Order: sequence, then C-alpha cells, then structure tokens
Amino acid sequence: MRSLSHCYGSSCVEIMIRKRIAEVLEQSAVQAQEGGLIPKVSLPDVFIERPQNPDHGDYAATIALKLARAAKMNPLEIANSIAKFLPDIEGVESFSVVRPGFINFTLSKNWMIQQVDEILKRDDTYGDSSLGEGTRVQLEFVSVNPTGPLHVGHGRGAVLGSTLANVLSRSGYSVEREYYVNNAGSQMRNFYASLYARYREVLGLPSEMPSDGYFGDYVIDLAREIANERDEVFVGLPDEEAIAEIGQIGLEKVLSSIKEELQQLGVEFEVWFSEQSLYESGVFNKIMELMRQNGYVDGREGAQWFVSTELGEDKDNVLIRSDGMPTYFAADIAYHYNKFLERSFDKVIDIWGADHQGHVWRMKTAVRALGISPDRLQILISQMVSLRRGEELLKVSKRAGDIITLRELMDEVVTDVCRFFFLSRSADSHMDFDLELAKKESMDNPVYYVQYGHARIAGILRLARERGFDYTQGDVSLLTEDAELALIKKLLLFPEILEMVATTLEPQHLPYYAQDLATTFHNFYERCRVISGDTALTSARLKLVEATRIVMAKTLHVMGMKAPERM
RNA sequence: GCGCCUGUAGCUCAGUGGAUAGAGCGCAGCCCUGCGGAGGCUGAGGCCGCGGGUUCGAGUCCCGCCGGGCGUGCCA
Repeated sequence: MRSLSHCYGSSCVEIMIRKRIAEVLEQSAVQAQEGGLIPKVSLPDVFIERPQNPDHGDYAATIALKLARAAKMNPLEIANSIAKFLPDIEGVESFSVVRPGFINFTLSKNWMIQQVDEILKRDDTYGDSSLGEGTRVQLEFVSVNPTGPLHVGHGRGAVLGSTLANVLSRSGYSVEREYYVNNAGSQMRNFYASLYARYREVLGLPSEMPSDGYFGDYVIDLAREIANERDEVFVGLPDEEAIAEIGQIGLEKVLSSIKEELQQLGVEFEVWFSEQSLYESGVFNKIMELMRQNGYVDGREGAQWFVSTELGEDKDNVLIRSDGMPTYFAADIAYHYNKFLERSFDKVIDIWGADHQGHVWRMKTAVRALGISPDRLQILISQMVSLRRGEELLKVSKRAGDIITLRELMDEVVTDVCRFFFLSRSADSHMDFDLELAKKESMDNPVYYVQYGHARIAGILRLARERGFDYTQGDVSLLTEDAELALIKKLLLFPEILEMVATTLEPQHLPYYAQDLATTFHNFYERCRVISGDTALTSARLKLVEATRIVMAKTLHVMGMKAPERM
C-alpha cells in the first residue's frame, strides 16, 4: 500500500484508508469544478465520517451537503457530479450517492481481511503516524507547588498529561514532559516558615505559625522527621537562616515524595524545571525589560503592572508587588518566554487545574505581548474530582480541612484503575470517582473487563504454542464470519482513534475504544472457536487473535496501563 | 455581579454540525458436551435542563433563562 503522508521515520507507512478517501474526494471535487459541473466556490475541509448505521457503508462524505449553499445547487446533484470523477480506491469496494447528498463508501471485505497481516507486520508500531511531522511540543503538567502532598485532582492532570504525551509521541511529535517547580514564590516562604514553626514546636520551643501558614498535619510530620534526623541543629541559628535551611530540606522531601507518587502512578518527566532558575539565568529581568520597552508595564500604587487592558484583557495584572517581590504570573511569563524563545518549542501545552482557570486568558495575552503567537500555546483545564463511596460524597478542596490526597487514593485503588477512571471522563467535566466501583475486582469494573480480554487472548496464544501451532503461514482469507469481520473493523479503527486523540487532545476516547474492542473480541470468542481440528482455519484465526492482542496491548500501554498475560 | 466549565437512560458518563442518540453499572430474562463464565445474547428504560435563533440538517454552533462547580487578591 502506498504511503500518503510525508514520512520522516524509517518504516512509516500509513494504513489509514480514510485519509486516502478524503484526498481522492477533494481531487474529484476539483475536477468536477474544472469540468464545469460545479461552480468554482472554495471547497470546505473534506471530512470523512464513520456512519453509525451499517447500511450507510464504512465511511461517509458530506462534502456535497456542505457545498450546497455556496454552490447554490442541489446537494444530490453535487454529490453525483463529484462521484463521476471518483477513481478506484484500493480497499474500497463500492460507493454510492444517497439522498440528501451523502457519498457512502463500503470497504472491500477482502482488503479488510488482508489488513490482519498488515497489523502483524507492523506489530506495536501499528497506529503510529507522522501526523505531527516532527513538531517539537512541550507538555507541562502537574507542576504543583511543593508545599504539600498531591491531591486526587493533581492525579487526574498527571494521567491526562502522561497519556497525551504517549499519544503525541506515537503520532509524529517530538514530546518533552516537564514539571515546573515553584520553588521561589511567597507561598514557598510561607511553607518554610510554617515548617520552621512546627519544628520548634516539636522540640518544645516557643514558636509562631504564620497566620496564613500551612496548618496541615503533614507539616508537623515533616517537622518531626527533620527533628529526628537532624536533631536540634537549627535551633542555634538566626530565624531567617534557620528558615532557609530547614525550608530547603522540607522542599526536597516534599518534592521527592511527589516524584515517588507520580512514578507510582506511571508518570515521569524529562525535565523538572526550577522557577528559581528564571531569576538566576536573567530571563526574568529580560522579559521585564522587554515588556517595558513594548510599553506593557506601568508603575502605580508602588507596584509594576502588566497593562493587559491594552491587549483587550478586562483588567491589568500585577507583575511586581509593592514589596518588590515578583508575582507568580510574572515568573510564568518568563517561563513561557524560556519555553518559546530560548528552548524553541514549536508548541506548548499546559495542563492546569480548574482553580487556575482565571489565569488562562492573561497568560495567553502575556505570550502575545512577548510577540509569540498565542496559537502556539494550548492550555487544557482539568476539572475538579469528587470522590464518593456509596452515599458518602467528599469534595476535594485544598482550602478545606479534609483533603483527600493522591496517596490515600492510591493506597486503596491500584494504579491501572486510577488511570483508566481518570481517563474515562473528558477533562472539561467534573468527575465523580467512585471508590466502590474502582475497588471491585469483578466484571462491574471496566478495567478488569478490558484487561481480562487481553489475558484471555494471551491464554489462547499460550495454548496454541503449547500445542505447537505455527500460524505464520496462516491464510487470512479464511476469515469470513461476521464476528471475525466485525473484529477486524474494530482493529482498523485504532489508528483513527489515535489520530483523533492527538488532534483533539481528548484522551477519553481511548478507554471507550478499549472497552469496545474488548466487547467485540469477547463476542468473536463466543462465536468462533479459535483452536480446533481445522488446522488452516486455526492458523488464520490465531493471526486475528494475535493482531487483536497487538492492538489491545497498545491501547492499554498508551494509557499507561499494563496488558497482563494472566490475571 | 463578571469570567470559565457543566446539565444526555434510575446512577456514572461517551457522543469530530449529519442519516434510527450510545456504553458501563443497576433492573427483567436467556446461553456452559470444547480455547480463561472476570464471558456472550435479548429486553425495558430518553420532550439530550428550558426557550428562542443560525443551518438543507442542532445533543453538538449563537443568544437568553434556570440548576450545579470553579475562579474572580500586590495567593499559586
């Protein structure tokens, strides 16, 4: 099969027939225009959809319907005109023009069946694409202040980010994952002071917590830990010095426990970027100067303001407080300057929690003020997570006393289930995480349903090996049952799912696909005996089973989950 | 008040402007002489919050209202 897209990799071949259909349709539409059958209006993006109704074929094009208005023609007539120029397409058996103007395509069964061999050949690169054409994209996520433990909402963002990183790197993007460590702001100072106060308290010395300090119990635990390890070495120091030193130790401890938890959740980063370094490297001063030169900085009330109203924002924002301390926002501007102009990422994706919503617009405005196209910055907001257990509904709030930490969640729920559940909801939606369902190790739990599918497949392949079957020469054309074809069709959908996730940055399609694939496989399994006395048929079916294993394992792996051989 | 998100089956949620709106759980049934029953099949259950609009076509886009969440600091 010939490749339709620019490939920069070695063994990159596109299996996506959908792309081919779109391309051919566009050409035919142009030809119809040149032949005078359709007025020469500008063509809409050719979108090929998957009809829900099998009577409508495997793919459907709506280009004629979309053209109708501009062309001032009956869409059916347009569709017929385009259809006149449609050449034969490999893999497409037939097409038909249907009222009110759809062009429906039906794939050739024979072609579809042959794709099983194609998948086996591709193995775990099946579904990879060159969509991104090597675009360098930075994915920044989690980036929680190291002032305390992660909560479940952070876990959601972490899973979202790591999954998108997997998908994008499979789709021809060069991806770098980064955690921005806010180790410089006033919140950190506040945390250090709180920790120091607790430390003195642990040692029975007079102490005073900052009024807006961190009152969580974990600070006391941390202080106790430090007191145990370091005894009373900080007692003799002047307060400022002691706070700085003990703060540094606290920061490292919190950070390493954050790292550990994320690792347990299957989330890793190439870069841990220090906010402090923005000041040390001079980028911060540089962007302040730049913004000043461009006339976006104004001093009033003792502070330095970003005059974002000049750029259409509804209010100005403080960059440097009247006490001389830069705001988080100002540091973030320097950080984004660093991302775009010093490290030259083509594209930056930030994943923030819903509580940072108000920051989105001004960040985009600031990027614009630096002369960078805001289109290169994409900010995803992951909404709140609520936990429930039966009737008990607990909201997760940083401010409230009863924080539910990611640690607590992971103590109860295994990683794969956490990941699958977090991924199953679109980032835009607030989610209810049902602990009861998550902990069930039964068919009620979709995670086990999917993984069971994989284990079942592994079991069949294991048995085949034990019985000495060599299916490498199997003839896939023996796969003619409806259940077999349905399974093959589902496998052919996989590259489209990956492309959709890479394009929309909405990974919830993955768990849904995984369930769908598992269901289709189980159905096939019920109807088609794989290992039987018919050696030829067995070999053919083993090929299909192996192809299914490849796709199912990959779907799970992209989601950061295990594909178990046994359960 | 203003900004962002959200409202789809009893519950939790999918649904790239298209043709008859889906899944899981729950509910009512059915299917084990053979590869993993942690399975398969069937059924009931919907004014897609409400009202306008755009469009050949709206769960999807726009406006208004109602309900829920988050934000709205010289916090991050």
